[in-house]
Amino acid sequence: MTKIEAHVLFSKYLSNHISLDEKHLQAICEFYELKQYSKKDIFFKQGSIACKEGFVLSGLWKIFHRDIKGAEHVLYFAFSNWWIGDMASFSNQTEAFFSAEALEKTWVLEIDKHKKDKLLQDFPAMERLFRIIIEKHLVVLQKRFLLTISTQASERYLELIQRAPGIEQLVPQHQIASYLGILPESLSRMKKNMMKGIKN
Amino acid sequence: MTKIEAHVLFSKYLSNHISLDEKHLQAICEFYELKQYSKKDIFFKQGSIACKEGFVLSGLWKIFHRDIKGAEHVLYFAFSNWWIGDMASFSNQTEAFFSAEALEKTWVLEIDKHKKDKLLQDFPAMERLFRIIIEKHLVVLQKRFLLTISTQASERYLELIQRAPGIEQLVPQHQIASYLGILPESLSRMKKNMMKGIKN
DNA sequence: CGAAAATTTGACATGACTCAACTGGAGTGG
DNA sequence: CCACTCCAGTTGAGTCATGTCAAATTTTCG
Repeated sequence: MTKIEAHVLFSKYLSNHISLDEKHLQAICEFYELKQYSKKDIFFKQGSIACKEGFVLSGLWKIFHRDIKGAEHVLYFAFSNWWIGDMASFSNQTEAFFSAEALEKTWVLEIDKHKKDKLLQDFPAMERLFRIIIEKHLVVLQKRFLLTISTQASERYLELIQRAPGIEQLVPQHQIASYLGILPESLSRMKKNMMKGIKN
Repeated sequence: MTKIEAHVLFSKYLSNHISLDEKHLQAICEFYELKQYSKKDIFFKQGSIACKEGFVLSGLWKIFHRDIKGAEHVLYFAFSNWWIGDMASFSNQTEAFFSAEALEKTWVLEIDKHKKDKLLQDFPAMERLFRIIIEKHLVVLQKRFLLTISTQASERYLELIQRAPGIEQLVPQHQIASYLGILPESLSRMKKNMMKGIKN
């Protein structure tokens, strides 16, 4: 992917949220650095300080937390047009609660803390953009949380494969289980039971 | 509560997040209207459009969603210095997914959509403030979500009463159960079991 | 006081976890 | 090309947490 292509994608995304003229778009893009990552690369790591945040152009990331017992819990999968970051860590330069790991080859536009501060300073309109983006993230998580406490895993599974078709081909099943908040064994059994229901 | 007292509390809160001079603080406060609500009053209602959002000065609210079966699911309790709002509904003037109901007499500084737009226009610095506030909300919810999918109800219960001591006196137990994502019967039994553990 | 709501309890069903064993495929090195 | 390992996925048996439904009890509040 070329820098030009990346900027086109990013500009398109930005324009969906706030109106900016071509010149501003270009200037904003310049704050971001285009980078490619390979499968298993880490973008930020739980326990360290997240010094950058990124916008996914292509590929796929998982954002997860590892608990005391060593179990992984997937907060979300970041497809293209989503952000990868640990906000608390990035904003306050504190220890990250989450890690981000690439699940396949992926292109990212990234920015470090220092440049982001500069970006917000130079383009106050970006404050508005990020407010809107974070609002969107929060709304999505609120609904996901509600779904999680109000339904059982099978419903959440159906919701997921409907909302993100093809995810089963991209993400190993044990990570989907983690996203759903259950164990791999449980997901395996659940799928078998659902099959039984369909056949009859 | 007088308008002056309310503005002092709100100004204190604002100053914790961004630096503003006395004059600006005063101007911002003027956008908000001080109102008192009684127990069971509704601030916004699921299915309607949330035309306002509020900052809680005193008292307590619950923000909840009622599912298709009629069961209530508490998203969060809003104590003083928290916000009550359905962001998706307020920002995009769409149907609210949540309702907000007062659990006791409460004072609120509230603002309607039109005034909020004006506020952000007149004081672009507020964009930054709201970005920071929403970030905080999101971080809190991310951790709560993680806790919910990674632990059982008894751990979440202990976490809650430790983080919000006295909540048991303020909120009926079945609503605490709803917040924890379990049924009232389960919480009742759980507490009994925990007592057994402590006695021996 | 009396009605309504909240809480507790009982008996039972079920979803999800635990631990262990097994299967099957994807590499890897001889 | 085979033997080997590693990892994901499946399966089984048993347990535990939580849900379900119904009834009894306590508390709240008009």
